[in-house]
Amino acid sequence: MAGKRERIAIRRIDNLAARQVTFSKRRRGLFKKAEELSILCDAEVGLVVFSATGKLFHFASTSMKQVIDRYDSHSKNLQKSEALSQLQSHIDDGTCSRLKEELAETSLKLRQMRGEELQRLSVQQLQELEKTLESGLGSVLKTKSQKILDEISGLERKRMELIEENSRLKEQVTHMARMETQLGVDSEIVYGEGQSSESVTNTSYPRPSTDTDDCSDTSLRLGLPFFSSK
Amino acid sequence: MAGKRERIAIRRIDNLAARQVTFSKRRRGLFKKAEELSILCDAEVGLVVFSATGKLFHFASTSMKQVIDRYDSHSKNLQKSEALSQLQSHIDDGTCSRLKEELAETSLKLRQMRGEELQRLSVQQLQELEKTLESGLGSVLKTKSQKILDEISGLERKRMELIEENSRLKEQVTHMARMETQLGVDSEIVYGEGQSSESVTNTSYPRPSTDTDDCSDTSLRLGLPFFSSK
DNA sequence: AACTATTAATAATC
DNA sequence: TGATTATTAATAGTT
Repeated sequence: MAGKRERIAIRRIDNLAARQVTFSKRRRGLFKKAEELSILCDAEVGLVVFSATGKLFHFASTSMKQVIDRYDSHSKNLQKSEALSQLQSHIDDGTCSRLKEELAETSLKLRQMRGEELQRLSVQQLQELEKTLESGLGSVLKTKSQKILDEISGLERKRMELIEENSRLKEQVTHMARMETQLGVDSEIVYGEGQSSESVTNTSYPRPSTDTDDCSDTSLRLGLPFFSSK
Repeated sequence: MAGKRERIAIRRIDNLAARQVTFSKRRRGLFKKAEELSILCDAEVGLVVFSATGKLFHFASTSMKQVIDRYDSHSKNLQKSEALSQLQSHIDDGTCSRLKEELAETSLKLRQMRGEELQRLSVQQLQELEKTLESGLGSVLKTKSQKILDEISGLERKRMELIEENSRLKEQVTHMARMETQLGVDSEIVYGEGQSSESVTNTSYPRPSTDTDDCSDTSLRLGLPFFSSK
């Protein structure tokens, strides 16, 4: 049997392996909740976590830069900033050109990631680029798989809910029909028994037409197998 | 009875009051979990939340400044641009704003190519990213292979040239030696017959030490097979 | 805000 | 690592 869980005290976990496992699990949970909060409540959230080994994990509902900027402007240490601005304004002519350089550099890197302008790179640099691309591709596949799985389980859940609701409705309809028969009421209202029954038993392709369709594009791109490597 | 709870969908809560209540509850939960993670797992955690009404909430296991600094220094390639952007956001006179936006956009794309910040992308977008990455990876592999082949054939060509040159030199030496013998010249000059001969026949590992060594790092990274797919 | 019926997270275990 | 499951913790809806 697994999972005879007991509550743990909130203090540093001494065992290294246990600490790392807990870190992975709780980190995932924390990031999930951070994202949920941002979506549910329309909040701007930024979360940065460094593991004990120094590895960085981060999430931002908008962008980390935006969150940090907004935080800075809120936390009112504008004194330093203003001083800095004044300093900067003297060399302001240079800032735009530096920005341009930065943009040029970044977009060159992006183009190279896309497979363009590779000729001037050394074999060594190409090798590094290859590694980066492979790792990026791995992350993308992982994320995509997770999203697809989430969509599937969401649909499955909705399906089950609809089945339950249909059962309830069917019972209700049957009950009401019986009442009428007993009372000898000759109603013009048609309860559509056949239709209802069909809805209940047809569990193959639930179409929750009343829902805002937020899972509309699940069907298209399931061609790739889920990643199996790290 | 209270609390007939049902699972809610993760999308913006429309009802304002409900959204605010949920924000309070979940925010508390999130901050609690952030603190627990930092304590249990010895992690450095920074969390910033802005409510929809603009109110700031924050938590840091050490200090927010420290977390942000560490974050900036960690996101290596972004370090420069983010720091720059941060500085410039204080001066914001609007002149470089278009440029800044562009840089932000470009570097986000770059980060996403590297497998970061994928959570907010749709499955469709992830699929496109995946295609781009695969195509980029293909180009990189192709270019790398070509470069390696070029290096190999370049070396082969140099080797052949050296062999030819050695042959010519050997003939010349032999010829001159014969001339001397015929003329009965008793020269003090030693033509090093043995040494020369050795150079000619040793074709296994040409070492063109006189050449500017532009192929110095060929030997290291031939581990990967050439791609076979498109 | 307080109260619970539920769901979600996760500690222990394999 | 991942999966499983017995528990505890979080929280949605209600009062």
